[in-house]
Amino acid sequence: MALFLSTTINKVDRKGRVSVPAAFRAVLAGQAFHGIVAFPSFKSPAVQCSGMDRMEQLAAGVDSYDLFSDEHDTLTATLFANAEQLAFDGEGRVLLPESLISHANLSDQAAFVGRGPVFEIWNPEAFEAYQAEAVRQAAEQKLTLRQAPPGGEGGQP
Amino acid sequence: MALFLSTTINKVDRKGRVSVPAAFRAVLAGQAFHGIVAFPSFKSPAVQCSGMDRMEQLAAGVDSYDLFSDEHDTLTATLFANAEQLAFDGEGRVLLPESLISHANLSDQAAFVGRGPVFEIWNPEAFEAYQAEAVRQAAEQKLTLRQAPPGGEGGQP
DNA sequence: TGGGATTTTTTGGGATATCATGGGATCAAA
DNA sequence: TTTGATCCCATGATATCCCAAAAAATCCCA
Repeated sequence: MALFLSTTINKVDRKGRVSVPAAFRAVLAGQAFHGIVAFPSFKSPAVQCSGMDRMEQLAAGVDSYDLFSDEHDTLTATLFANAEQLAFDGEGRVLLPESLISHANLSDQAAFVGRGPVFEIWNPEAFEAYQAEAVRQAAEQKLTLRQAPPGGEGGQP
Repeated sequence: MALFLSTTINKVDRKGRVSVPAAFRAVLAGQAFHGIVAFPSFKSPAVQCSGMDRMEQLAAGVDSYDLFSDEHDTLTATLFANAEQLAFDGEGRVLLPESLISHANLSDQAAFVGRGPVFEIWNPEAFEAYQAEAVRQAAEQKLTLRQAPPGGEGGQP
């Protein structure tokens, strides 16, 4: 298992803690750091998360981030500066810092959204709106979808 | 064997479990993840399914997009966010989550429909109607093809 | 070729484990 | 001391495991 999939909504308790879905924790299992790395998304009111390993990849510039080679430094600078390392408690919860809560507009519920190699934490209503628009676009861009998968015989609806 | 073929109808028990047809399970045998990946079809009231390997292929394709592109967002938001990883129990059953049940309008029976590299789960009646219409359209097209063709013997599948 | 016997599937449900959540107690820093 | 974070345990809810019967497909040998 290597991908973050599906969306689950969990409660933020009065201490500010949220359970990271067990399925997501399973993806992270086996990593040295028992927790997640979280930083404000550049494009959305959401918190972007992954394991420590991915952060290290970004640091090395392996990802498509290096397509932006001239901006690479700026990107990683803001990225690392705003990233938070959130450890799991005994029950697999993390404590969200104020900065991330306000960036994602979180109150008493948090949507954990799988996005493949990473996942995001959203305000549930905000994500619902965002996703509705994404689905609409996907339906429109059917052509692009068919081109995307390598080896995919177009079975993509 | 590598393709999902034929259609079988299985029962959804009161716990929400369904047996994945043994023939389909055989296609998936040998994969690292013992189960299926399922997500709502964009175009039909059906659940589209495949093995984890296929999802990873899609992920690889998506990764080739620039991380900040809108295509990337749309794809991950629709594909990964709605995908569910469903593990087999000891008897080869999966537990269908509420979101998929409602998308496909499933109640106490589920039709497993082979579609080559993927398969779909339908409400049996809905699928029957859909298929009747597909057959009708195919027949109609064949007719047009025979009438229209400059040179082609209508080898259009 | 037939039809009973055997093996694989599918289905059902009780027992068990896991997960999300809440809150008290403990600890550390200010 | 006061505040906030961490640890620890308790509790429903839910999913998973495990065993057993029903149903279906397959085999087999006369």
